[in-house]
Amino acid sequence: MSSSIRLCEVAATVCAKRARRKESRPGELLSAALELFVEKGFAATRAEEIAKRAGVSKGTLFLYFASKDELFKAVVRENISGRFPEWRARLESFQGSTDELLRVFMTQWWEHVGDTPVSGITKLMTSEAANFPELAAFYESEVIRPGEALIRHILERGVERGEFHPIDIKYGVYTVLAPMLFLAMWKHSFGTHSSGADALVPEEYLSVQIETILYGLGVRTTTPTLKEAHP
Amino acid sequence: MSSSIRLCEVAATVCAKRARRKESRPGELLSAALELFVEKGFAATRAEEIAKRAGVSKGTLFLYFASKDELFKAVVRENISGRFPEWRARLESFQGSTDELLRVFMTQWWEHVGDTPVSGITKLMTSEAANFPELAAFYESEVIRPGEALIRHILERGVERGEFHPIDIKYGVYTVLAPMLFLAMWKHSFGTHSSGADALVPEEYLSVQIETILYGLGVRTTTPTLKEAHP
DNA sequence: GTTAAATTAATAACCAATTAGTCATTAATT
DNA sequence: AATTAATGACTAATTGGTTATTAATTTAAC
Repeated sequence: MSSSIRLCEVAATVCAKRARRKESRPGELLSAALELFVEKGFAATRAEEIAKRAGVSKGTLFLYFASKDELFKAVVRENISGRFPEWRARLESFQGSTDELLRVFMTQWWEHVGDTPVSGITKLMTSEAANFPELAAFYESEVIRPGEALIRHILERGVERGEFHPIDIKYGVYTVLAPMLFLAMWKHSFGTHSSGADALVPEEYLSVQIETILYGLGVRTTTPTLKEAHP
Repeated sequence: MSSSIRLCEVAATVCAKRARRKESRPGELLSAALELFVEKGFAATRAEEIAKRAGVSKGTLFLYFASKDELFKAVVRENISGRFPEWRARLESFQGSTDELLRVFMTQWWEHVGDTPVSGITKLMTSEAANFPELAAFYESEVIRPGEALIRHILERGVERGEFHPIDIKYGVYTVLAPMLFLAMWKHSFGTHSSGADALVPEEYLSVQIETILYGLGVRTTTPTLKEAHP
């Protein structure tokens, strides 16, 4: 390092190397942890590296979070679980047709989750669930089940209002979930480097999937060819 | 261990602990490696554990495979790449309609890959691609591209024969690939423990997906509701 | 306003455990 | 006796978590 002088809380304020900033540390550690967990996965991310990126020593990290596991849970709560109440509220107050609701839901998921680092958590957890059973159980109850409930809510709304066929909700949920999970996985694995003419464009892929699902649900407002669902 | 006596090549033959069996070692190591890579992933699998499961010492493992990377590549060649020629041949000699070909393809994939430990390789590689770029490149050229070519072949056949709409092949490929990859991922992550009434039944999920895809492709022989595609 | 004592945020050296890969030695087999 | 398959002790590097020590702040005293 060329200099040990850093900018601190207030822009242009110079801080000592051992500045005491109890308030801002947790947030900075959480950000650094999200970044690194997404880049390298849970097991492969070193506690010391998270600390370094947050500008503190490893000891300080364990001062604010009891263990690597607890740090991860905090990242999930901060970025996913904690936002479910708002998402659910927005869903329940939606006024339009249910096919439009499904479009909005999946598009918004892409904009606010899929296309942000947060989708890395989805990928990471799916990847490492088998190696970290306790974290997997936590994630299943705090994220997967509430998430499935959101999708189920949409499908039931559509069926109740006579907009969708009276489908088997269970497979309906997976049919909606699968393209989203696939996209998150793909983006953070092989999607990273491949970027030719044959590379997958998420927005287009998603839009094709949405219209295909809706067509299968009995909604006949658009043509669901695999070519171009949106004109 | 209660005894150091083991059964060897010929059933009921008792072997010395340091038996020399140059011919059968590679195959046994490959089997053990497949099992463990699938159980725990690439990074988390210890070379010594593979050796132990194959009934040899760690030194012996590195006698037959230059490194953990090479061992993994050998596992992929043995179980996937090496089988592509046969799969492609079967595909090209298929005589029936193309919608039936797609059904056969996806069903056979489930029976011979998805529902076997081999799907664990698919999951593992998607999970760890970012951490092992060289292995990812290997897998991409030896598995992903040939696999996509197989799917493309089917779709082009359907379009050429006038059985499918003249779709955008690129998204057609992903639309077929996504449900298969999702199933492999799910099965080896959260699908492992969840087993209630709401658990995903792969065969049913896949059959719903197949009919939905075909419906989107313009095939009108079955009703593509999400409920029950097969009677 | 100044200074000294008390408090606590932050650090870095340390520990115990782990592991890919090596190599001198051992023992089947020829 | 010569060959070579198999071994296991060893190395060098790594890492989650701990703790004694250091230094920034706060409080209290004057």
